[in-house]
Amino acid sequence: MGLTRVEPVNHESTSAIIADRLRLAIMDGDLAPGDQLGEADLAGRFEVSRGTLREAMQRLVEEGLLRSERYRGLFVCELSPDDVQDVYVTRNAIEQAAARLILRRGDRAAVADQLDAICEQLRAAIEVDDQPAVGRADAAFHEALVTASGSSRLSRMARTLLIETRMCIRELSRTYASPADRVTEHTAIAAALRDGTEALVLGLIDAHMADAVQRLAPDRDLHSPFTDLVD
Amino acid sequence: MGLTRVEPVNHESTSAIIADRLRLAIMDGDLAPGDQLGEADLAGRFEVSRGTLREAMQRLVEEGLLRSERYRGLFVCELSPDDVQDVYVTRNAIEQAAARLILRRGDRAAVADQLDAICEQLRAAIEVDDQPAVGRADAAFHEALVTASGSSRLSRMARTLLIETRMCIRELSRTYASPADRVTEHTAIAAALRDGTEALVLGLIDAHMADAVQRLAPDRDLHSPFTDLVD
DNA sequence: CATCCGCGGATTGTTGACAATCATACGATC
DNA sequence: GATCGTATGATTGTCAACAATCCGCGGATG
Repeated sequence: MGLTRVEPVNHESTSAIIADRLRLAIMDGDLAPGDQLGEADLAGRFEVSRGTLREAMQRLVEEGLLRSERYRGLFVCELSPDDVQDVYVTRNAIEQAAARLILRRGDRAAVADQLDAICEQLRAAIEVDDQPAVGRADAAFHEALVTASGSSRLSRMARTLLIETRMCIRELSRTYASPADRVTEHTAIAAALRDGTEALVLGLIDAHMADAVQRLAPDRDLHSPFTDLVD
Repeated sequence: MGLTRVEPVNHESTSAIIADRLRLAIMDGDLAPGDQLGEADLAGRFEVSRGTLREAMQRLVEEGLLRSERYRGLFVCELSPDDVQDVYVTRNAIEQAAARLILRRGDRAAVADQLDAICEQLRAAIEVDDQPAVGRADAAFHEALVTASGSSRLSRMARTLLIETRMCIRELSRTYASPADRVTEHTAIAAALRDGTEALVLGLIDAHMADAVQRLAPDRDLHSPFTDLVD
């Protein structure tokens, strides 16, 4: 039989699809931190039953994007300054690990090419001041980096963390003081992945994350204790 | 009002409880890789409705412990050699990050004391050759390490990874050639956390993970490419 | 006026029934 | 004898109704 590609057709479950939509809504800010997710309303919008919707929502609870209060409802998690710090500490761990994998077992040039292309999209979006596109390009860069590592577990974790990142940025509506820095920080990482030392790559990623914490939670930094500020 | 502790009583959702039970069952091998989770049967055992059980199962799907085939059922994920490698690569990233946090912002002595206590339990379990207790102590060590970092995100990720670790070990039923090594590897990490350099701590964790991959998937190592072995 | 009590509406949690699909066994056909 | 088509039972996916709980409001009470 001359079938070019014979793979099992894996029809995604409905709850998985709804979960994806919900993630998107949270990432885009259509569902803001603190918002309640009314079951009847949402089920109506998605045209599924409440049962199916609840299955999808439980996935996001597990992921840490939603919080559940019994008999009261499900809410989009709010991110404290501690959470902001934690998100970036964790991203630092995940993306450094991904970078190490690429350096040791990946096609560095191919990855760098791909990341450079995304940097170009990022530059273009900044040039016309299209903030949503800027955010998407930024997220795409980091997602591509982790995906290129080939680790499904790192990728899955990174997906959640990137959503939380967008939530932080949106809630605090703080962005780079000089947008040009945003491009150079990313191109530097891409360049180092192409032909830099491991120490350089890891240092640039660390600095990138530290920068973000500095912008989003100025009273702490990436490596400071969680909370010993007096209230 | 003289209430000593007034905290919101947060009744855990039923699906969260069932999800925990399922995780335990997978970790203990009561649900083995490849096993199908019949809904009617399980719902009966837990004395909940199928709907509630399905919500719990969707959580584990999100976590990557279960795999779903539409109209066919949910199955415990099987771990390929690539997965074994990926689990340990990811654990390496998570636990190294946790260790760095402890070194930079934690009470090193307190953490080391706690880990030493677990090492003692580990030693005792090995002495009487109680394999389940050995496994529990091993998992407890790494869970305590990550918990001590204070990062809720690292902790959540580690929980899943430790379950997958037990699955690997059980499925391959391979353990340490010399059980004594198992204790010394852990005590060495605890000691380094007490008063060693960061490089030493990270190196020991890396070696610990590399050792595990060596035992469980001898044809690869922690830093080798995923798969360029011919079939 | 502040507090407590209880009622009604609204929302969530749970359940059992129904529809869609799959797996298996059996017989027909070449 | 192997393959195809079909009927049958079992399992999953979906839904709508019922029970349990929460929230807000009005009224009673001190």
